[in-house]
Amino acid sequence: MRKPRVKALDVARAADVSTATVSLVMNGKAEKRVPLETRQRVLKVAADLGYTVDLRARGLATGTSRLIGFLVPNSVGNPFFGALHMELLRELGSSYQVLTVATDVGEEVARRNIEQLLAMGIDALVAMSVDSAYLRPIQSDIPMILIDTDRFGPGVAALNFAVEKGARDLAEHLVELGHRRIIYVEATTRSRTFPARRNALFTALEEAGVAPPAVIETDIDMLDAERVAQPLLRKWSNDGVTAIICATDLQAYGVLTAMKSENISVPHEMSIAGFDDLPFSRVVEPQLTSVRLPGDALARGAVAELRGLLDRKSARIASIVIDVELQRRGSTARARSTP
Amino acid sequence: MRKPRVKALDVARAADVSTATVSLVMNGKAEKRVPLETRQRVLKVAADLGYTVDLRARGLATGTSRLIGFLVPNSVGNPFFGALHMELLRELGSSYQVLTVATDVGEEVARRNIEQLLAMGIDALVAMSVDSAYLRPIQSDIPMILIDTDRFGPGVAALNFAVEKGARDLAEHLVELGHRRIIYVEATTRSRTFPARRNALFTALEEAGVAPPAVIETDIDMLDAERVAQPLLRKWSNDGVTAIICATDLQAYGVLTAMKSENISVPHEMSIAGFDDLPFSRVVEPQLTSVRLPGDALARGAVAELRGLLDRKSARIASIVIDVELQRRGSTARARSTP
DNA sequence: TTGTAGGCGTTATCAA
DNA sequence: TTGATAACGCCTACAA
Repeated sequence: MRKPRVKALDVARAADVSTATVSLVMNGKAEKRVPLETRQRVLKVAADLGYTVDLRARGLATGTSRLIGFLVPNSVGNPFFGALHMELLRELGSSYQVLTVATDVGEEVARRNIEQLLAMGIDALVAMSVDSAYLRPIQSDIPMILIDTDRFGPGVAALNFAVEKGARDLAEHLVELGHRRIIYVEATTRSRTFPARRNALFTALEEAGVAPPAVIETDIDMLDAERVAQPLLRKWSNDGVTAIICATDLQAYGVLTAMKSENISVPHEMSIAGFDDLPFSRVVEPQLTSVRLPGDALARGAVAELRGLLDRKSARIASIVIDVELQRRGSTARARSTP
Repeated sequence: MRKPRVKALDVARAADVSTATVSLVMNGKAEKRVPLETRQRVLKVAADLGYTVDLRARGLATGTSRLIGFLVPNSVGNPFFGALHMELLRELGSSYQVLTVATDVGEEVARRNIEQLLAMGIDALVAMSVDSAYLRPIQSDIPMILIDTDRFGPGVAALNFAVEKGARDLAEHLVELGHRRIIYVEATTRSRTFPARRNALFTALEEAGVAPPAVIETDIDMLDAERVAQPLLRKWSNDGVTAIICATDLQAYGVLTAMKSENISVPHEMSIAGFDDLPFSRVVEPQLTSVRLPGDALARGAVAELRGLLDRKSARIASIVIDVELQRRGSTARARSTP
């Protein structure tokens, strides 16, 4: 029972011109071709009738869609997703629309979702934390912006935080403070950044002669981290563990909460540190030492890259690494002496 | 230089059938019409050629788009946006896609953005914290789900938190604790919920014989709230203010941080409370008294409503209010005696 | 059981 | 300067 949209033909009839003229006028391509008087008449009639161009039909006819596909993993807790999404929406504004698809990781689903995006005729694809294995086989040469994903091929831009550097800095920081027994709280989420964080950290520790940390895994979620860590903390402390490193700040907040309820004093009995440096890291007590990943820089970079690929359609070689910086705060201090 | 997509005609030729058959098979409508052997041949050829249906063309032909428009204000800091977005994406899965548009508030932009959405042929519209003045004139009878927006007309569902009740509970809580001089930290964001929170709160206070709080305004952002509140806190305390109520928890965290740097002890010198009850409210010290707004319930409700309107196209009368609950915690206590 | 052909709303190419 | 008309790729009566 849907009201029939008013279409170009309706306007054409009412204005006593052809649809071709309507099209010209509506697209501002009538400057030197249609006399002012006619143009104004068409515009007036269009406004009166409430005519707007059907974007699907236009897309079909022009082969372009003014649509950007935005592919994100179906996992909560990525603190940069929001910032990037907003930046995309804000920056592209009314020139492009953003079609977001959250995909489950997994051969089947990921492939289907990507195909749907392509079938909508997207002009470019922005993908975040999606395994490049799913992206690589794409049979389309639209521009792609990859975030937290390995770059491949031309026409593809990749942006990543320099988490390896951050991890090394963090390792050195803790080693300097005398920490030798460390626990690593890994994230269950599968995305490029977490192995990168961990490997760089472990390598740096190893080079400093520190044994690789024991690893536990939790969701990127305060409550889950709290739940998982709580029953282990006392034992760790007794075993001489003096520091906990979390893959994300969110997990660190959870562990911190657990430490309080276990009466483990931070940083005296144990130090704790994280990655991301969310705003809350300056609010929790003690303030959290964390590797700052500047999300706004990432978002701006991604959008700039997208714009570049969209405008000049040339393939650019772009693999952008965004610098990070360790924020040393009260949650890390000299290790207590242990047996 | 875009590769030409393979289309139904290509498949038809390669499989030695007509495009009609291809269409039937690809849409699973060939069960009883096309013999198994032919069906399998078509599917195989389609797979080999990498054929996928062009969604724009299908949309044009069928008058449907399998696209849900998602309209949100261009302001950061809405803690429920993410949850709702994810719930939409997850729940609708591959049956619908979500087209998100962040709109600036303001006649012009809002109208254009909405028109773009409609011009894409969306099958339904989900709008969050958008002024109903922009929605009301929409010349389309697609289903609409309104969140934090006034309901109007049939075919429209509205979901709101019972913030008024929460505000009353909070007011009573503070009055019982003896607070008489209160500051209200309002949010700059224009959306239905904030006047609702404030009005209900002020009304309840007034009924209890408490003078209306003085009001300051900040962005929904920790740092901004901290920055704005900091220089005022000492004076407030001297003036006998014993409690601060914030429109959102995020602002409360900022104010709390400022209180610490001003050496104002919470809750002894001043109490503080917020709305939302984000997870962090149990992490900050002292834990924050807050009106819990269950975002997941909102999201699930919205999606359920959407499903309902999408399936049976009948207009439903739906104005759903989601219950809220005051969480009393350590940040509020009996008011100190003041001159 | 399968194919033909008209239509969805635009744009773009030619003629006029 | 304007108007027919053929794409664009698909779906779906209606025929065969």
